[in-house]
Amino acid sequence: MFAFTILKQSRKSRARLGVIKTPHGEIETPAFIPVATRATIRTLDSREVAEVGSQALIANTYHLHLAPGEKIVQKAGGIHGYMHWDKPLMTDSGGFQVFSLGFGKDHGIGKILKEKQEKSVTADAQPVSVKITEEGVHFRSPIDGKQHFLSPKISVGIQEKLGADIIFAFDECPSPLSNEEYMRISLEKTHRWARESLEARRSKLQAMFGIVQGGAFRKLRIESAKIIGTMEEFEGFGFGGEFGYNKVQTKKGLSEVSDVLPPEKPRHVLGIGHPEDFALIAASGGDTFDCIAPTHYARRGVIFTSKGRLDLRKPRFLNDFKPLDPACRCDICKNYSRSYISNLLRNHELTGMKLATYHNLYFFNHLAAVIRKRIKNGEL
RNA sequence: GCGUCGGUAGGUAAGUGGUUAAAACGGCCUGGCUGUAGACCAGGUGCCUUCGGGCUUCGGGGGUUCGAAUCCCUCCCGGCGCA
Repeated sequence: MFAFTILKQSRKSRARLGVIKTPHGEIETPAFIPVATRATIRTLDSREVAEVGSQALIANTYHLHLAPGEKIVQKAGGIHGYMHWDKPLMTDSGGFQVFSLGFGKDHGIGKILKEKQEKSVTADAQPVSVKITEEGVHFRSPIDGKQHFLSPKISVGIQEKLGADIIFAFDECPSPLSNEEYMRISLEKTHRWARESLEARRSKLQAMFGIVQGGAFRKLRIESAKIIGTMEEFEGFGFGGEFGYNKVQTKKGLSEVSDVLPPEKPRHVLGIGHPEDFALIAASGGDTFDCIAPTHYARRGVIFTSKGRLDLRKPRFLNDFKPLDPACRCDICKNYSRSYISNLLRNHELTGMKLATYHNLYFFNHLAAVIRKRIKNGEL
């Protein structure tokens, strides 16, 4: 069954060292959770994903519903059996796709803005390819135009068939461009959907996390944390949406939510986690967090190292025979040069993407281990 | 040697008498990417510029025409066919 144990609460910050127990093993926290949207870390097989130190993965309800469909995954023994991964798994509810395929696509933005921008999504606005109603969300696939509907009940039903250890309530991830009125209305919906998600649950074998929203509107976010935090059936919580357009605001926003939520339950920060965010997330009370950065960037030739990013597409790396990160102990850094991997990537060789993904994931997982050590040592 | 098809940006090429030559793809360059719209996206890519614009280019040369990358002649180069 599910349990969360706090081994040590930092006296310096909100950081805590912990262990999440699931039917598929334990997660030492704070932990980085790689994103396996379609039940795969692209370019790696499950053995390699474990090799680089991944403790758990997060897959996606929307994508697996579209293909191959939850029934097929269920027949294969759930995501665990289907992808041959025997460690803990989470599934995101599809709430992020409400944004990414909706306003995110329409406005060509991600959920985190770089600069403060004028709020341009007003209360009555609807995205082009997504229709958000009180009951749920109608998606229109940009690929074949097919309609797909997700509601709390449907999302939870799918997630139960997919069989992850931790599932998420269906929410609306609002655009960072939403004005306050939009956000208020969206929040009410997300809160109601949180209750409906709990009601839709037919088994407690899987833990369910409720998602706090509110965007960069401090009062709304704190209010959301209060409401979601008092829904006792949630075994943990997700921090959704954006927290502001810079690191200071993000840290403040995360901390304020942590302070409201019940301290004994785990907190997952959804979709934030560049290397420079790790300490900030932990210090703000985050226990787990996922981010596409290591895998997504790897395929585009961007390598994360202890000294920052390298863009291996740049031709200067063809004459650089050092390892990706001289301080890294992963198999890639032991055996291959920047030049080699750069040349593979520049020529679109799949192996280049694979080696980059392997290293990046190792680097992210290792960085989380360093964070745990720092909490243990009383440094964070 | 004869015949034939071709020669346009660093590549593959579209354009076959009349807007401003250069579509499209690829290459290259520069950016971007945080609960994955993907192995993606955006911009740039003849020269000069005082950022107003100016100049040069369709293998070379000549011609026809008001006007030629486009038609004609000739030379050069390449593919293919026949000797």
